[in-house]
Amino acid sequence: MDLEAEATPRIDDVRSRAPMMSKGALDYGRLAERTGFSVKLVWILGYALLQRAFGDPALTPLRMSMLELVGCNPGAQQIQLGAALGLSRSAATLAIDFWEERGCVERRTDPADRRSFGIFLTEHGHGELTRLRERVRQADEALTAPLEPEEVIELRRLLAKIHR
Amino acid sequence: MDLEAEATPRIDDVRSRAPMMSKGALDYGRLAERTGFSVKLVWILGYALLQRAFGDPALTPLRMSMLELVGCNPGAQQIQLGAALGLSRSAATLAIDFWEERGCVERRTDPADRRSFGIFLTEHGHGELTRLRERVRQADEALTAPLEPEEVIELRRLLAKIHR
DNA sequence: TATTGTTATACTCTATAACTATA
DNA sequence: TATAGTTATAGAGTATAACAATA
Repeated sequence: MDLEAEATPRIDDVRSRAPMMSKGALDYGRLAERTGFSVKLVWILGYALLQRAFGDPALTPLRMSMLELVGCNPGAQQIQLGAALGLSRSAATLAIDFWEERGCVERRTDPADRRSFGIFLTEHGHGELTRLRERVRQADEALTAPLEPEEVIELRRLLAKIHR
Repeated sequence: MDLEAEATPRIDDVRSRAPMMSKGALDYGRLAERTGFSVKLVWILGYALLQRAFGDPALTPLRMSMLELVGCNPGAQQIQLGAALGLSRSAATLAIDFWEERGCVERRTDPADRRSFGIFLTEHGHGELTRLRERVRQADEALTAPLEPEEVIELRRLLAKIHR
């Protein structure tokens, strides 16, 4: 298994992770006409590119999203962080645990409300976030590499128009 | 829990399933600039719309995709069907089991190679596929409802340019 | 009583590997 | 030996519910 991070992941390296409708011997029928199916295929490729860029199977897109959120929202409660990613409280707990075990975030008790913590990046966490952000940027660039620059902008606009 | 299928699912019915970057109190940082993150959010909405359109939690997008594939490729082997959806052999077995238990597909032994089956839709399966295809179409329409018709075409073109 | 977070538990989905039967 | 399919098993990830501490 290749645990080394690729400096520049390429979409062709991960094509095997998602089926390709054009290459297969099978007829995809109505699936080929569904936006949702295409979205799923692109998501699979994006996930695979991110995993390869990180070079660590434990470093999932969800966990990276949590680290980014903590970095941009120092002192936020777990429940807020989880909600922003569509997670249950217990799932948020585990995501924070993951980064705490790695020394990237810390829970600071809030004197005003001792039921909850504020979550903060450690110094090490700041460094990791900076390093991983670059990997994420590379993976995202690889995902949209088949598109012209103005097409990337248009794709993002259209996706955002759906999820807002 | 609402197990009844919605005749016309709407995206606003499932917004709670995916976080909304514009509404939240939190800063999404670089996440907001990543195509992959937007793809994920749209996929969550698409999944939720499909589940709601089906009205049956067991009827996952993957299982529906398998039924569509069987319908469009009568006699295909399990291994081919699985590969077309990026599944392992065991996962393909379970997906076919699901539809066989519901009386929608049947395994017919291939006289030429008795190691494998051809998978076929039953008469009941044909009816189910026709019925469910309409639900899928409605859910997909709901997902792209925020877009103009020409924008839907452009979105599909851009996604297909990535996954081919 | 309600809320934040943790823990216990169960469930789903998946892949790997061992197995059966064919080739 | 290799291949199609099945089964057993383990792992990851999730949610729900019960719990402890605090409000």
